[in-house]
Amino acid sequence: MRISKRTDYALRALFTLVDHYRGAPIPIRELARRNDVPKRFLEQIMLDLKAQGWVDSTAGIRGGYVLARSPEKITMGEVVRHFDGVLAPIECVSVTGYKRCSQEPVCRFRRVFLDARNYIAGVMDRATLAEVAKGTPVSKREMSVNFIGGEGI
Amino acid sequence: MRISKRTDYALRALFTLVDHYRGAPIPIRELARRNDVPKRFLEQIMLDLKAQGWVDSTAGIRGGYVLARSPEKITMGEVVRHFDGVLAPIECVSVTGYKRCSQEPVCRFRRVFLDARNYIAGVMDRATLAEVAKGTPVSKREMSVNFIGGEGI
DNA sequence: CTTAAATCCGACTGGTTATATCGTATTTTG
DNA sequence: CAAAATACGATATAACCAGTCGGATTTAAG
Repeated sequence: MRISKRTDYALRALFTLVDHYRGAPIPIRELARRNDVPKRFLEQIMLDLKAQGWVDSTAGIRGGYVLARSPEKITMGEVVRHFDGVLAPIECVSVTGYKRCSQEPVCRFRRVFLDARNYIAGVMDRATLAEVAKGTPVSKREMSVNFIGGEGI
Repeated sequence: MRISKRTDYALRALFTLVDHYRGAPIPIRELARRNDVPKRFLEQIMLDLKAQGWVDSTAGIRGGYVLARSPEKITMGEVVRHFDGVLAPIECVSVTGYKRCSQEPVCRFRRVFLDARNYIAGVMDRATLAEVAKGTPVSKREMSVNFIGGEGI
């Protein structure tokens, strides 16, 4: 039920790059510092993002990373799916990670997970880096509002 | 982003018990067979469910497990949260597993995960065993409908 | 042409979690 | 007393996660 640190860190770095889209390359050192991510770990992640074609790099002094595509062309869904494999809470309602379950013909709770999956997929696949970057951070006030009624999560 | 097998197996067993609510106890052997779950593993899980007060057991021959509470009084949210700790996709939007993140004041993608969390929590906490048990399995037809448009998950 | 600073690449580690399995003790009913 | 169930604790093991490290290569500036 949780995304990996890799995904978290990848998103942090990507949004920094969005803010500097078409600017000079930003070195890992800087990406790590600004986003509070271990530098050597981020190194791995950036390499991965590059292999996916989401970022480009230039080596050497004055080098660093830039976004390779327009921020409208990358979604959070793609990023999460790449690092964590699937978005679905359970394999039997996943497309990319579908695995048949012997109980499918009789399982009733599967419907609930399918509902969750569909919502998550919708939200994540509509969330382009461009759109999300335009938004504002969640305020403390908003958080308390959300959590009152306190189902807890 | 995924629930554990424990949760999956626990739910399978619970729904079987719902179907036999107020009937004779059902032994693990039978619960395991019907739900296609490893018996020795299910043993552990049932013990855990008992400790939570969701099921009761009677030992000895003719023994087994029964639901301890009315199926309206147990939600899928409770079960998932118990076994997997949290429902939230990331700690910074979790109540039960909240951990402050240094980027909160500036993070923009947090809002997306908060949205997902709120939906998941809503769905899961409204899903009582009684309600869900009344429903029907997801048909193949429904699945294809859902997956056309094919964001994949 | 040297050097500083960056990316690139692959290996490695240490810890945790997921998914069980096993042996045996205890309880209950016929 | 025997059969069949739960109860309990230990063990296994494989995968995965988060992070570190050493060193090779590339580039720009002086």
